[in-house]
Amino acid sequence: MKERYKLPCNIAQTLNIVGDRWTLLILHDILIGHQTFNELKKNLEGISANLLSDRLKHLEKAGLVETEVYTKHPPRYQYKLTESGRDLEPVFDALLLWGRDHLDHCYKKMVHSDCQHEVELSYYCPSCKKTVDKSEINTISTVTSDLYTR
Amino acid sequence: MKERYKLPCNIAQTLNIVGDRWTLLILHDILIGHQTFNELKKNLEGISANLLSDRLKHLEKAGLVETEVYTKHPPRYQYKLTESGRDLEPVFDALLLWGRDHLDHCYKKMVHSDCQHEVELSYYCPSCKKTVDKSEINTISTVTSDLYTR
DNA sequence: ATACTAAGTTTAAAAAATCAACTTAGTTGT
DNA sequence: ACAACTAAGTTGATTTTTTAAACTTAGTAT
Repeated sequence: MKERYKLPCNIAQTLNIVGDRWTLLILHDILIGHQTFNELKKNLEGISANLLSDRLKHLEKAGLVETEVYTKHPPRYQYKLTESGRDLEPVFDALLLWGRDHLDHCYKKMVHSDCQHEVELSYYCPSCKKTVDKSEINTISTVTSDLYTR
Repeated sequence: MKERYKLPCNIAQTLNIVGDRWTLLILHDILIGHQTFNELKKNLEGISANLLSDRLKHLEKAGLVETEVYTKHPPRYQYKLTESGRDLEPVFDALLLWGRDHLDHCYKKMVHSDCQHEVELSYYCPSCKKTVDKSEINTISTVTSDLYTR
């Protein structure tokens, strides 16, 4: 896959890696435990084999997925997320929670196991060791020379 | 746009609304203040006019974007996010932070304005009024009849 | 009256995704 | 030993999306 978006923007560049059709769903399905090719194909109803194959190769190259032999004879592989793949979890959760709040039909929700109340996403400052409100956060450019960096 | 993914999954259904190419970038660009058609077109380098037009129509139908007249004579409109559009902010932030941690070149970061340290995403239980670790969260199906709901 | 701008639309071409059939290597049942 | 089966893809044709470039329309500025 070539670089689709050329924007100097974390979001655009991240979407160059995980923004293609089916890609996030494949990663999420691996995360929740579907690990072989046919298991993924079966669970991602509607995906075609060649697309799944292409995506897995691309994601392996990009370092988000790795393959592991789980039986020799016959040689069989399973797909697993690398650490950077697993680090997409907040992305999945943010999408899941948006769906919980705004879809006509919600399939899943996330609750605090202690009290069974629904949780939200928030921001945390590891230095101050506390939750901070979005209004206390500055989103700043790391590129000093470029005023238009996003 | 027809429903692309048929999976009973919040993430898939959310991506049916915002997962098309350019869509999240358009929403993000509106969020950060680019509001007219040409402003969006200029800032989303590489997008074609017809695609931007199609996406804006679709997002308006889906209730994430609304238009507002800002001058009559000549009639000029600006695009704004609705509340459900603004609620995508955690999605943008999760993507931004993944990029901060994993892209070769990071353009942006988020810092706590008090201490200038980088913030992270975390989970918050509004009932217990505290941050909860992911390990204390259950992701549960809201569809009692379907064991395979995601 | 002519040029310019905003906000698109139209059409053709290129790229990506879907669909269905085929391949290959190993395994199991008879 | 041979046929049927399974996992994990690959190949090629068709359809859908996206891109690219030119065109439109209404109002403004010179």
